[in-house]
Amino acid sequence: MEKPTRAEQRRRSEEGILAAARTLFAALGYDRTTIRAVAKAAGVDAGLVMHYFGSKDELFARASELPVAELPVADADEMVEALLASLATRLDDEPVASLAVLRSMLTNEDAAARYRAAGVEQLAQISAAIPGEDAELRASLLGAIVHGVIIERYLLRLGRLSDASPEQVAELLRPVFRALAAPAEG
Amino acid sequence: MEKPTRAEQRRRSEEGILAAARTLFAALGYDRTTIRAVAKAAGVDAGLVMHYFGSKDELFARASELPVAELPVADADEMVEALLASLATRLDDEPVASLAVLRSMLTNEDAAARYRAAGVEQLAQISAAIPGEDAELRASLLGAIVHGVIIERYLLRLGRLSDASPEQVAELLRPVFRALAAPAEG
DNA sequence: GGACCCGGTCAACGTCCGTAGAATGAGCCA
DNA sequence: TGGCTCATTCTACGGACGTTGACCGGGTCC
Repeated sequence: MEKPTRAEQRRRSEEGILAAARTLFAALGYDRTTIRAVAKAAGVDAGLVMHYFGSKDELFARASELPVAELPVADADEMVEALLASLATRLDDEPVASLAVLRSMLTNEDAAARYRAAGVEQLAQISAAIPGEDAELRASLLGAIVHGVIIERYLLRLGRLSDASPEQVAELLRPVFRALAAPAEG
Repeated sequence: MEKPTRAEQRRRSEEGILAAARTLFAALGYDRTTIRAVAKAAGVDAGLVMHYFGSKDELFARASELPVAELPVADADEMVEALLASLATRLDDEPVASLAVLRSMLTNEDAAARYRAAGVEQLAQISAAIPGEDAELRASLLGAIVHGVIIERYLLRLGRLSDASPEQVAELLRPVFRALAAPAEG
């Protein structure tokens, strides 16, 4: 048993708290997740969470930081493929971080605002890659579909989407995305 | 000023409470909506809400009863049109009831269960109308898209979807829905 | 080795919640 | 009119929450 240095110990505690927070925020959403529950799950005292993160809001902010996936800005076809690949990844890859934000933003205005900031950027990338004057609206629809699929699969769990393979879903969505990425006829 | 009969007064109070509850549940979700706030919005005492509805859960159940939209079971094309019409209606028609459920079901397990019960029925209608062996999965995707669009428009409010006309959205989604309602090639 | 720093705990606060139950007072029926 | 019913209010309880500040004890540095 080597004893960890103090700084190391602190890092471990912070990490543990963040991991517990992510899990709970994803499972319960912002409101139902309590600092006390996070602390218990991380095996520390609730006061420590406050000590490190200052407030519940701050903790949520830190726990739900997610890297903005960079979509290669290219032509419509490549963008569709990139979007499908990104969706497939999010569908089987550990979706905890996405879920924490998605679930919370629907009831917490701060979460919504933070997500919106990241979302508009990605939306701009998408709409830049597709032609047509209503490109922005069609990009929004693409985003809405991605969100809808994730929400349906993990949060609502209504139909077969919950146990379909990501590849199968991507396969079915390819013509859909292509239809939206193509300019309107006429 | 004629004075209302006692039964009439009661009916008005219940109605007012339910209306206030619907509005607040839609705006805030289940957790952030308090019985006290509902009572204040309805201009009555919190105790009265309990007296009439028994519990917050019961109140939510009553406030979020929504009629199951009957989709005419027909061929794929008609189903697509019915789905588009239903979506357009939900997009500009008062979306309060839908939002109360959608927003709450993501954090409240009871709401989720109740919605699921209604949802599987509708999903079955959809998948019955479209051919192919993966009809159920494609029906799920159709449902996911509908939810995604509503959530994006009213809850996330990310992109252009918030101010697009329901007709325009329906127009853009028609080829999408058709692509999903058609059987997979091969 | 002694002073300091800091990770961590503990107990407490003020608030707000869902809920219960007693009290009030006006409408209804004999 | 008198008694009953019932819509409505008031007050209070117990619990959970976010947050605070005092406190403890072992690393860390001179």
